[in-house]
Amino acid sequence: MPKLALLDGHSLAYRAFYALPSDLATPAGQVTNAVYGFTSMLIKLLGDEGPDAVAVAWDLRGPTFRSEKYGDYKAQRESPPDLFASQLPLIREVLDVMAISQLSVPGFEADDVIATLATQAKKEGWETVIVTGDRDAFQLSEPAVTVLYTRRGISDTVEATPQWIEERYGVTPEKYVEYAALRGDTSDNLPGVPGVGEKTAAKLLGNYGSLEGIFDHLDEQSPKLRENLEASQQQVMLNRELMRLVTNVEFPDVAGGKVELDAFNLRDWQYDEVRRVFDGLAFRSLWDRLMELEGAEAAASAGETIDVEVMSGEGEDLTAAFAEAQIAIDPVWDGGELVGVTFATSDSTARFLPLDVSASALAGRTVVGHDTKTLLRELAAADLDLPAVGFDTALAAYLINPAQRTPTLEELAYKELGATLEASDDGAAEQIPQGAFDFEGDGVESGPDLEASGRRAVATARLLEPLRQQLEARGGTELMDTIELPMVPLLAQMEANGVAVDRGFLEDFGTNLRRRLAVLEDEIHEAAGGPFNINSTLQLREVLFERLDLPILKKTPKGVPSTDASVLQKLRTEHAVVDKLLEYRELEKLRSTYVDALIPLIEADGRVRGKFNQMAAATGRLSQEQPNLQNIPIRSAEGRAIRQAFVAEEGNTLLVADYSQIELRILAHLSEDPGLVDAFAHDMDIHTATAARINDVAVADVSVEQRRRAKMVNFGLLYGMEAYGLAQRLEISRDEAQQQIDAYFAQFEDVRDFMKGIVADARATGYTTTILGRRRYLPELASSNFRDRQMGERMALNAPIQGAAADIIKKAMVQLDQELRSRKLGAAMLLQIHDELVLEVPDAELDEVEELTKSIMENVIELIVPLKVDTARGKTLADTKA
DNA sequence: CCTATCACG
DNA sequence: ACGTACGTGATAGGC
Repeated sequence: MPKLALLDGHSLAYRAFYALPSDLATPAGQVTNAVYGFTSMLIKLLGDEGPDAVAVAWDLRGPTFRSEKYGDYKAQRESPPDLFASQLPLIREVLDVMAISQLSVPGFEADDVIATLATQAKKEGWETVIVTGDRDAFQLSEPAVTVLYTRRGISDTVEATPQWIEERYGVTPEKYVEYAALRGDTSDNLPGVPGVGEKTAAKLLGNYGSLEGIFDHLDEQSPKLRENLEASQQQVMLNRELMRLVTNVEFPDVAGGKVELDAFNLRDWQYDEVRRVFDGLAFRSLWDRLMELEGAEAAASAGETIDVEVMSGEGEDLTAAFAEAQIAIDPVWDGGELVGVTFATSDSTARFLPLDVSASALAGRTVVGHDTKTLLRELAAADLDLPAVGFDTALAAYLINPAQRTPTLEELAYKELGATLEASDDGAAEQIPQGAFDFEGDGVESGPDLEASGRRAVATARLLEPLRQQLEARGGTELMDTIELPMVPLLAQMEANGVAVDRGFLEDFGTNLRRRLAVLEDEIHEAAGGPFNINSTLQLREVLFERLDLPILKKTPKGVPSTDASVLQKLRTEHAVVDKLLEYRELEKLRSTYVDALIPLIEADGRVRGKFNQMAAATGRLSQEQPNLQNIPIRSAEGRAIRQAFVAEEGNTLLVADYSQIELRILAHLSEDPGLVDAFAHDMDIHTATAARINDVAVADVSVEQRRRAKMVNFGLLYGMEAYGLAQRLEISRDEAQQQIDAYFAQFEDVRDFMKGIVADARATGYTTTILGRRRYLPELASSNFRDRQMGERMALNAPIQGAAADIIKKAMVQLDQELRSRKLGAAMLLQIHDELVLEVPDAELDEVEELTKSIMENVIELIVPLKVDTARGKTLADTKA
């Protein structure tokens, strides 16, 4: 269904004008707060809603049918301040260059134009979004017509769905006009019934259905109300007439008076035109947002280009050229294969070296690049010596703001340098002999775009200083130099290492799963009274809640009944099919994700090689993909069996070393709470110790249930839990959950104070910081939306703890890597699973490596509580549980 | 491409 | 009145 967005120009501009400070101005002194706010909202709308067509409706000066009928209509309104009026032409200019249609019809208001178009759109099968700060539009709300109402300012919008309107005002959208007629509207100078406010208006309409109904039953009202209603009857009827939006406005400029909605379709606009207007308004950040919306490709066609000359460095003595300590590089790929590296040797020249030559040029050197791990992984796979990484522009952008999607080099170049990586169309490019390098060895002039690579290398070199400065300003230099950069070659090596997989085991396991799944499937179909796709939540929902009539215990965010495991767990006693469903789900997950998806990823040498993402998690953690081996099942016995498939190669053993309760230990360190610190100092079971304290019993007397609850409280703490959440998870009442939390904080007062402090600090500074200086910015804390703000507070609680744990294990990995190398040990790190390392160790080295790993991990940082690491060995991952 | 679900720490 | 524990990635279904 195509989507149409309709904006009420004046209403939104006005909101923006009053919401934003009037010192927002161009260097020339033109105030731009309304233009800025309006444009910002427009860009947000384009991004959030992705409309196919957009139109902006404007009120016109002069009489409307409303002022003709009622001389006092909007009569009290003062003319808008000059500062506002002077910005309207600018808004129109912005819309013009963005090729967005603008409409106005003499005698009607923008609302009427919008109502007309929304009505037409509905008839023609469009979905419509109306954006306005005027509540009159609520009467248009229905399933296919969403009203985005800006409550305060410009960013705090609410989707005024029919349901929301009914909940908020107590009347349906159809009745909204009559409701408003009773209540009156001061901004339009339409008086309502004295003594009738929102509540009474809604109640009257609820009781009598319409204004006519109300005035037919005046005798049922109290004397006072009756008198007021009687006196206002004429006004109220007039109000209704004036407030009802016109849905059949004729457009005088259009033949037949009716517009084609397709005429509002978004069109390509001229980048340089838009850029000129945005620059004139000093809208740098809005331009960036617009570019982000349009994608990097679009960004590349604006701004300055980087001219570069690429030469072959082959046979040259490059010592002089490489005299700089760090060389900016860009890998050159051809059909997915690394064929060489381009080195930036000045601000406008680059040299290309084919792989065999560049490999030796890189060895022992320190390189600088954008996302250098990709290149290093390739070198590691070829068993070449890896260069050190002196700086990485992608990594820098991540540390500067870990919450953002990591920018591409194109985006960074544009943002930081105002430059694009597109070829310039004047001369320079032409001089470079494309395909001058003989890749095929047969003189065929074809191959990768070396000039493009040269531009990337040069752009990277130019980005160094600005990004270094930004990183330094945010206190991230040390974290970068001592942890993140040394991690790059290590992760590249780990990716190249991969993990050995027992394909035969997986295939047998899969066969077994399929057999059991087939049986379960038949049984489930039988119990359900017919076949259906069990993997379809839609179909399963129908079976469970309609055919079998089981109670609905929970709904998904979209409001439909949930069938997730927590629901099924509670429905087990209701119907025999539920147990089978639970088992089916478990086995099906194993089959699809951990057997069938994994087998094709096994490479010729029997290993799978996932990719670590160093720039994905906002907290500083690593993630892994294709495959993600950080979520191999372990909690259930059935799932844990999969771990037998991950094995050590002949003559080696897998070594697992995991931090015990690292996040709670970090909480103990940060809060300095004597209760927590003491428990860890004595190496107690932390959940039992917590339970003993909050229940005021001896450690030996803690019951299983008490420990279970204390464990949930301990974990919940790290996440900013509330009573509701704890109650859900423990399946106890909210009150009981609240008691647990109260009892905890009564015992661990410093934890409570720490948590309060961390949120207050984050609110004051806008970010959180880990022990090792990793920052996470939390704009959510300043949101005008309550829900977002609460989310921000929970993130503020969790980020310094989860982030510190991430810092600590990364630091340990770097140290361990160095030590393994300097001792020339053959042990190889394979996986990092947040608080755990997996190594593949030659049997002869096992004792030494186990000792070394444990010692480095435990001593990598000094906290006020000890860090504890448990280790285990096994021939398969399934055997490595101590 | 989004949603629901579920695997992990 | 609202929503409700942090951080990830993968699969399947369905528009």
